Amino acid sequence: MGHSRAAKQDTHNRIVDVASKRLRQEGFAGVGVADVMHEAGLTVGGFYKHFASRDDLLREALDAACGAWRAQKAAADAGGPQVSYQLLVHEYLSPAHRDNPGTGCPVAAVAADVGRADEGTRALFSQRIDQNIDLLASLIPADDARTARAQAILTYSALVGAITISRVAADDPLSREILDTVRDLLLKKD
Amino acid sequence: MGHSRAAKQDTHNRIVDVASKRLRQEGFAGVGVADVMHEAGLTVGGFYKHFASRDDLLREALDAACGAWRAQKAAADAGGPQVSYQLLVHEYLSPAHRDNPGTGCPVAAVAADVGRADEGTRALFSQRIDQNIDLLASLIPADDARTARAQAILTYSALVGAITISRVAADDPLSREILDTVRDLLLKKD
DNA sequence: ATTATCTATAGATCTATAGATAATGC
DNA sequence: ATTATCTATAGATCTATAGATAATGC
Repeated sequence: MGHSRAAKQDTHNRIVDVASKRLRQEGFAGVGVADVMHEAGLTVGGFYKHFASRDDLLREALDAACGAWRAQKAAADAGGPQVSYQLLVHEYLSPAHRDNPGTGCPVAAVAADVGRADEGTRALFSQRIDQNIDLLASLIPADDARTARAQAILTYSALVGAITISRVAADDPLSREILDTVRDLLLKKD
Repeated sequence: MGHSRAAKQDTHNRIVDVASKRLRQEGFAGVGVADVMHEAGLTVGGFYKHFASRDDLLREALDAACGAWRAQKAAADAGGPQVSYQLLVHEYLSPAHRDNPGTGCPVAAVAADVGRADEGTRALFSQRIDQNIDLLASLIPADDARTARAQAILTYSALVGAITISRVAADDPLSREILDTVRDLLLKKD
């Protein structure tokens, strides 16, 4: 009960963060208004003072998930430790990333769901994917920009496909084989 | 009204086929018991004489989707026109496949959903994926079996990732760029 | 006075079940 | 007599809204 001044923004961010995590853990269908509010320490009623609809929350949560991934790289790329192609591929295809989708790449987690979403959501997500490909291309040494971009597109596709499949295989040794094999081929060949 | 002898099996297959298509078009969450029965020309009530539960239908529909894809290749591989690595990659990364998920590869359509399913469903789907990798490996010319399998894993990951992302991008030119680029790199290099 | 959040609930949707209906097969 | 399918509905779940409550800010 009770409320506060502009601490509403904190509450708003907390709701979006919870939804962003659940979105990647459970998919679009796993994001229930009541569940998200409860996990954020709130009750259902207040939800619609923050969002016009459940779809509105999904859009914000999806964008937040994309932003978090890019910010993580932008920060490391700016002041923090240098991001390298090797490090990025290594971390993306790690068991840690496979086992923690809630804080991982949203493309791997919900791309299929987004493919079925409205055009606005798809357009937003397409931009994020394009930006990620650009980022990858900038890390790849190549004769010209066109070759780097082509290689980035192949790498990005392989990363997303490999971790998606490795999550299905879960406890099966196949899961680790996929991660290790794709990592080795992406790092040792080109 | 009405019924029949072992025409029940026809009805059963029809329900599974509809579910198998909707599964790939709309994801797990898009498969409603009433919707599927209606699309099969039936009503809700009869459903539970065919399946113990909605989950039971999902398992059968998923397996049917996997079987259809393999049968398509086994048939072509046996009597029909020879399946080649080139043809397979070309068709998998075609706009036709991108735009018709309902009759396409179930891995690209619902792998993320399966990753969140119960262990039995995941184990079944893992086997299908392993079989598909074996099939791909058998089509790849390589010095030894180990190299062929590794290359098959990379190719399979890239195929699944590329078509998943291309479905998000939809009308954007990026969609076609991804399909064409990954196809060219998979076919011209290795 | 305003407003952020809460309690309570309406309305829609979905899975699953109960009982009726009508065609098959002994 | 059996059974495949249908109509009808119970019970659960989920989005969204209405009205109450209590803390902020003029």
